[in-house]
Amino acid sequence: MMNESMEDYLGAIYRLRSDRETPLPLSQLQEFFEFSRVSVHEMIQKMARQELVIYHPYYGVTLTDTGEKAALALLRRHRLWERFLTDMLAVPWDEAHKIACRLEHAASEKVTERLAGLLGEPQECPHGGPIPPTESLQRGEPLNHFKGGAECFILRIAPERPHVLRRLHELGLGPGSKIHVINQTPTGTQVKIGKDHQPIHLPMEISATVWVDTH
Amino acid sequence: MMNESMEDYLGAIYRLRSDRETPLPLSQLQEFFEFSRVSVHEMIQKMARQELVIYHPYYGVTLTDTGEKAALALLRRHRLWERFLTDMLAVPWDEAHKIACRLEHAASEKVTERLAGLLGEPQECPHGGPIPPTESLQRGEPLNHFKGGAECFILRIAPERPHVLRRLHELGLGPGSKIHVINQTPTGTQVKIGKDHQPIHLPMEISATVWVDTH
DNA sequence: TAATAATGTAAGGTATACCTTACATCCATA
DNA sequence: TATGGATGTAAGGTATACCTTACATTATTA
Repeated sequence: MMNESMEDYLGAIYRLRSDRETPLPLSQLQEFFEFSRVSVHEMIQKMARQELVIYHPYYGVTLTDTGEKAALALLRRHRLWERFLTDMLAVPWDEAHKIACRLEHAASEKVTERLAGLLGEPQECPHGGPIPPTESLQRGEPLNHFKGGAECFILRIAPERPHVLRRLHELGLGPGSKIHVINQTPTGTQVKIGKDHQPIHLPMEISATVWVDTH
Repeated sequence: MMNESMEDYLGAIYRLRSDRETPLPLSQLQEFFEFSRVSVHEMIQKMARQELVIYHPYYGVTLTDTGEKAALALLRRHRLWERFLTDMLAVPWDEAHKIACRLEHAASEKVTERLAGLLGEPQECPHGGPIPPTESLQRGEPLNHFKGGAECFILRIAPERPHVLRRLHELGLGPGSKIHVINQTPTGTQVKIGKDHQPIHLPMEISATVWVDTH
């Protein structure tokens, strides 16, 4: 009924959507997976038939209750494995994500819960993302929406894409990093970071995936 | 180049073969996987083309050096995950095997070695099988070949099949268990176990997969 | 409102890994 | 040495998940 491909779609839909109600355009999934429009469309139809998603043609997909539950369980597994990899095996946080993408498909409910116990029921993954079932308590907003004040802190990086992670790593940015926001531009966000006085332009691609808050 | 199916075949060939030289008949693989003759044949041809195995028509397959190396790496991953599951997550040893079958495909060399470190470089899996690269130091022989004396001890169970594990579990047998061998029969082995005075007949299927030694 | 861009979908193709049926070949042994 | 059982293999089929090309429909905007 449910296989790895479908789980990957579920996870992507959950992470890429802006909120619970607004449908996620298929074009976003297409870009995320780098699959063709046709392939994404086929898979979404299939998932709609299985009542994991509701498909609104020309608008996008939303998760059904079943779909959301499955996505949350998946995300929990994913983030617990990330914690295991970083905390117990000292794998760098940007690598842990990729490995967890494979492990998340290969662990039963029981194993997952025992893993959570072993790790001391952690509340956050190494990227700062909440570990479900507490996703609803989510704080912050994407950096490209931040209008609050000049200063904010990175809460988490989502969704995690290899080149975004690499770039953030180069910039020395991660959960907890302080960012001084100068202004929003149509192509991204002007910021100052660390001890640099030179402003840096973070392209939308990055700016939209870094979740920040004022504290 | 190498995917999960092929890894499963490599693992099966490594575990089912009696020794390094004697080819493993394809019928054994067919029976193990419960695949059709044609499917097994196709896959073996493919693996032969990739020089993972040498195929001797009408006799069977042997692993090439490359194939054996890959099989050993796989077995190491498998058994380390088993140890992790039993030692750190308290998963019963007969369940651990099944879960490890999925995890073994999803761990890089690096993660595997860190896992080995975390577990304290264990030398044996929970079933008593040596964790490669020390497989060469393998002791014992299958119970159905045991002619030594009346008494022997279970070293390990190999290859692990669900119903064999279940049956052994029912009998209270595992690595270290003492077995009193009465005699070998064409269909299996007559034994006495535990405090029972009544002899029990272990069918060949089980008798051939339990490795024993006198100490 | 007409043109353009985005999205949907039909048709047909690829690769993987399985299947069945049918027939060919080899090996052991009676 | 003839034969039956085991093994090989050709032909064609299924399902999954991807692909491209081509054309249809809808939404946006100029």
